[in-house]
Amino acid sequence: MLHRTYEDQACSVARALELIGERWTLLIVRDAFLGVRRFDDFQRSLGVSRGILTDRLARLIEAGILERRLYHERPPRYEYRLTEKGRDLWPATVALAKWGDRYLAEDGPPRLFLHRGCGGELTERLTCSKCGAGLTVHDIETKPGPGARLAA
Amino acid sequence: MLHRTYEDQACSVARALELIGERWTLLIVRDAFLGVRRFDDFQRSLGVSRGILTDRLARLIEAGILERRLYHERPPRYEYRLTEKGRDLWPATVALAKWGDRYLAEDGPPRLFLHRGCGGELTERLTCSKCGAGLTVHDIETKPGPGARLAA
DNA sequence: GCAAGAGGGTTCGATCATAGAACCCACCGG
DNA sequence: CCGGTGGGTTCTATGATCGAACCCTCTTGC
Repeated sequence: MLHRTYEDQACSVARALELIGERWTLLIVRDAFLGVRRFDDFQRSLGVSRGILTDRLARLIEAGILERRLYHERPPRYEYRLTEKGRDLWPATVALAKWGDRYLAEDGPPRLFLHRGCGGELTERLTCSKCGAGLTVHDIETKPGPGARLAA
Repeated sequence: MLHRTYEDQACSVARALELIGERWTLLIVRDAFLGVRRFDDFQRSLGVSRGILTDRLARLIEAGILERRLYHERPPRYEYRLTEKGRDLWPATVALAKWGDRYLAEDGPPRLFLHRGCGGELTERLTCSKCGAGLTVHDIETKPGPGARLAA
C-alpha cells in the first residue's frame, strides 16, 4: 500500500480520502445514492473501464462502504448496495454537489434534491428550504433540474 | 484534457471532482483552511513532490479556488490564499472530516472545530452544538483533538 | 436446438500520472 | 563567501488508467 495513501497525515480528511479519494470512487457512491446497483449499470453510467470498476467496487466493499448481495443464483448475480457507513457519506456528497451547482452549473443544477412529500429544496445545512425540517438521505427524492442534459 | 475529466456526466459532483478530485488537491485546500500559505509549507505539511505541488497550485489558481499574491518583491515571493470560491469548499471539507472522525479515527478526532468565543463544537449541519447558531468558516477556530499525533 | 443477449467479470498493451531526488536561481545574514 | 530560505524545474522509474477484446453462464426468442 505504498501509493494512494496519505500515511503521514493525522487528519480525518486525509483518512477519508484514502478510501474515497481515488478517481471514480465517489462517483460510484453518488450513483449508488441515485439507485444504481449493478455492475453493468455502473459501467454504463460512468463510462469507466470494467477493470477499474472491478477494483473500485472491491475496494469500497473492503472499506465497508458498499456490500455485495446475491440477488440471483445460477448464474450468480450480485448487486452493490450502500451500507450505513456508505449512506453517511451523503452529507459530503451533497456538499460537493451544492458547491458544483453554485460555481460550475451554468444552466442551473442538473439535479434537484427535494424534500419528499413537502417539495422544498435541500439546503447546504441539510434542512428543507420550505418547512425547515432537518433532512436525511431517506427524506429526499431527486429529479432532473434545469441544467440536466437532454438525452442524446 | 483527455484524462482527469468526467465529461459525460451531467452532474455537479462530477464537475466538482474535475477540479478538486485529484490526488493531493483537496488536502491543499484543507491546509489552506488551516492557514498554510507558502509553497514550502504546503510541501512539508503534505510530503508531496514539489513538481506535483506546482501542478496542483497552478490548477487551483486556474480554477479560481486559490489566488497567488506577491508578498515580497526581489526576489519575488508568493503566497497562496483561498478565494471566496475556495472558502465555499468549507462545508464539503467539514463533511468529509466528520465522516472520517466517525469511522476512521480510532482515538477520536485529530482536530476539533470549535465555535470561536462560544467553545461549542461544530456539528454536521454546520451549527454550534452549544448555542445552536449557524456557523461559517469565519466563526471557527480549530485545535488538536484527542486523536492528534504526538510530535515525532 | 441454436443464436443473441444480459450479467459479471478478467486480461492485455499503450499511455498517463506520480514519486522522489537532484538541480537551479535570487537574495539575505553573518 | 557560505549556508539558509523561498520557489521553483527537470529527470527517470514505477504505478495507475484506458479501451478493447475475451470468457463464461444462463435465459429468451424463433
